[in-house]
Amino acid sequence: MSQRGYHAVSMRDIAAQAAVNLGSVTHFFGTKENLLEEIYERHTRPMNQRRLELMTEAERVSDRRERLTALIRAFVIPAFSSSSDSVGGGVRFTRLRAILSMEGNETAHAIIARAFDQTSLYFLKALHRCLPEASEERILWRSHFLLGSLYYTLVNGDRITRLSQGAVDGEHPEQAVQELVDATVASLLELTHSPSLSQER
Amino acid sequence: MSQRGYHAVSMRDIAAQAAVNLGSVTHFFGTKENLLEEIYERHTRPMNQRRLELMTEAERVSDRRERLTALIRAFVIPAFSSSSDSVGGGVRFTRLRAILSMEGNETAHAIIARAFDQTSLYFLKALHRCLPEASEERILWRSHFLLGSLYYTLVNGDRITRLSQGAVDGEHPEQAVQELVDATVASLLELTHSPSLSQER
DNA sequence: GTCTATAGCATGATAGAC
DNA sequence: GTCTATCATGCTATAGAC
Repeated sequence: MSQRGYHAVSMRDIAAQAAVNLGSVTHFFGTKENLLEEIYERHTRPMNQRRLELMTEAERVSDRRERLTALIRAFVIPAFSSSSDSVGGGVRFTRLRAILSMEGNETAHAIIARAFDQTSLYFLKALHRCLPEASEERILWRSHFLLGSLYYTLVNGDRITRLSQGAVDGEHPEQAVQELVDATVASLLELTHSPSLSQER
Repeated sequence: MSQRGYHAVSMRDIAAQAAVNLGSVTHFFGTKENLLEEIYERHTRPMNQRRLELMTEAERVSDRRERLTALIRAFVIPAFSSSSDSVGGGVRFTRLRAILSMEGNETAHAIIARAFDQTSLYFLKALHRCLPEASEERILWRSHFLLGSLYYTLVNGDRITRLSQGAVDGEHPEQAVQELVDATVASLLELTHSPSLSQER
């Protein structure tokens, strides 16, 4: 399911993948929506906790640019961590979230709004503490773009490889994180530069 | 289909929406994949053409920052245009592309690679002409993030509204375009600033 | 608790009347 | 060319043996 989303994957697929019978899956989880909810519950808590830990660490950094970088890394790293899935998110879970966010799944949307907005709001506040000159609205937009870029890259990294004719590996996690963080730091820092010029609206 | 993707929408749904019989749909388009291909063919050409027109116009701008802004607008505007769907893309078609890019649909991926890479490559070249100091790889990453942000915002604009507690309307197209363009200009321009500092890798 | 079997339904696609 | 009717298949979910 983490590869192809909710609608594209059947309970039979899941049962086969788990080398177990179809009846067992539905017996254990009840409905398919319930299974999805279970997956979310299992990953959401450690993921958000890891993000909060890293953000708290980051806020102790004194240099502003470095603090901003650390904050953004705190948001991105747990989504990309590939080690044990239970220890804070993991690529596969994030990819699932990416697909679900586009599929417009009702259950997923409800869970996302309930569970992730807390962490997102904390992230926004921390960014604003780091960039007090910038308006909260513009920070919101740019951190929103971070999430969109993260999701898109996680699912469509091959596009980078293709368009660079193989010169860049878009599926290489470390490089993706680095580019994502660099670009976001740049875009957020710009909010503090010459506001009279860049906010000509 | 432009609202919920490929898997979530049945041929029956499509037939009902078109106030026509199911048999007619399959008779006319053949398979469901063929219908998807037809939709793509119908929208891709005018969309890409409009982008190229706007990019050509943009390249005549003398001031670099303004030229960069115009280039990015040339890429973004046709994707957001809501007027007549046939005249260059349109929100609904872009939303469909966004969902399909995440669903990992085989047909869609093939068509995207075939039809859109040309325009994307032209866009990349134009950006590089505008920012000759920046490496093509980094321009590629940041324009890739632009596309991810665009897709995500188009489908999940409500997240902006929610996280701002209603202060910002994430579904307002003009504002979304403006923020998207501003953020991308900032992130791309940064590639030309103090390369010794920002490319410490 | 994990299996088989199957109910009950929705799907994509086809055949054939008109 | 657009309808009705239907086929074959895949789906979620349940019932019941063991």
